[in-house]
Amino acid sequence: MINPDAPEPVYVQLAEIIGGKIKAGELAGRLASERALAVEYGVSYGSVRHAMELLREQGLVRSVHGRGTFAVPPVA
Amino acid sequence: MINPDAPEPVYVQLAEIIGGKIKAGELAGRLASERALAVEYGVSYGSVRHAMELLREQGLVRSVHGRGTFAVPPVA
DNA sequence: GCCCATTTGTACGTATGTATG
DNA sequence: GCATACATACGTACAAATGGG
Repeated sequence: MINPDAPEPVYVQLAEIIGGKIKAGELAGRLASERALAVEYGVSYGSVRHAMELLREQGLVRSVHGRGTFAVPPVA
Repeated sequence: MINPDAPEPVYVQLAEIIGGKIKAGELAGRLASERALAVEYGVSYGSVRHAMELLREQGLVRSVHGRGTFAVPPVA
């Protein structure tokens, strides 16, 4: 899924994939841990962190220290 | 200047120091390179990158690929 | 109250890519 | 072509918060 050679940075691609799933309702509740996502998508922990930062800015996820990262349910 | 043991993260401290200098007019034009700043303040390249990201969000600096990072002059 | 596992947060260093001059 | 500088990506280590036993 992730293409390191694409013009779009890895962290942007990852944010789009995960963000798309959340918007499509395919992903809800708690996400896999950041390190687990790194393994799952074959990218580094730092890239996952960067992607999550984008998703937080977009209001699609909320991270809680010590608990995890959660998909924000749609308003309605 | 930077205290790694302070409750405030290193990258926040650095952003405050540099941002404060810009606001005070002590810093203008092109900043030292990110790697030079890392050496100057005794922090890692990543921490400088993170601090710069905060300053860009605050509109205090503007980075140009291949040229450098510049203090944004006050509006008036 | 205390340990322990899990998870996010911070910090570090390095390598490679890309744009500018 | 080369040097400089920002951008991306990787991996690692430790700190801090949470929750369960």
